[in-house]
Amino acid sequence: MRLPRAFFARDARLVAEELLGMSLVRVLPGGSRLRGTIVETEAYLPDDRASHSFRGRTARNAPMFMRPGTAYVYLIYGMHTCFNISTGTASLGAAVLIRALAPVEGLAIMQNLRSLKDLRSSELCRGPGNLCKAMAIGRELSGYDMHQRGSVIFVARGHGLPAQDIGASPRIGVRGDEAAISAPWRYYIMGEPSVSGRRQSPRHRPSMRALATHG
DNA sequence: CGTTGGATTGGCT
DNA sequence: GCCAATCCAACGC
Repeated sequence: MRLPRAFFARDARLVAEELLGMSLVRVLPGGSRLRGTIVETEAYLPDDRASHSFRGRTARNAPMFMRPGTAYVYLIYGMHTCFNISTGTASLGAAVLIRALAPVEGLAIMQNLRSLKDLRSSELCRGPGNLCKAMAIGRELSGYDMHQRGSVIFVARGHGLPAQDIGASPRIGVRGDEAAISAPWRYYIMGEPSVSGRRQSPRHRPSMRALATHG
């Protein structure tokens, strides 16, 4: 069932990690439901040079400063949108970016929303921009309180995850100072095919000959 | 008011 | 690996 607002009223890093395995639900205007398991997140904190909130509240990032559980959706590179959920105390300026989902419900609709091409299910919500497209999340939802009655987008409880299934790394695509770039505030479920990030270029296992030669 | 560059993606070399 | 696409908020003047 829907997570309580208190879940989001905590440190963004804790929220980001605990969101793994939870379920993001989107109710479309026609009533259709889309659902996916959250498999990759990133935390953005106050005093974090990679965060939109770093230079204070503006018209765009205002949802980051609203009560926990507020959606913050913004346009990136003029063509994609990213979906975040505000966390911590209101006015703090923190949020968790949802980077990828493992699709669970409404796959055919997601497929239509993504493109005419036939995508594998693990590709439907892989990456923050793709996820927004597949889940019909646009900027009109920025500032939306996910805990309001009849909310059309919310997070539902999932099953817990063994700690050894959770990976952490620096955040993807961030610029700024060394601290922001190296902070390991990206969390993901290890081995999940929907997790984003450039795939490692094909690497060949050492040949049997190499193993025999070099031990 | 003009400029700049981005929490990305997919296609091509 | 490299790079263009395409919009607009943020910021400087």
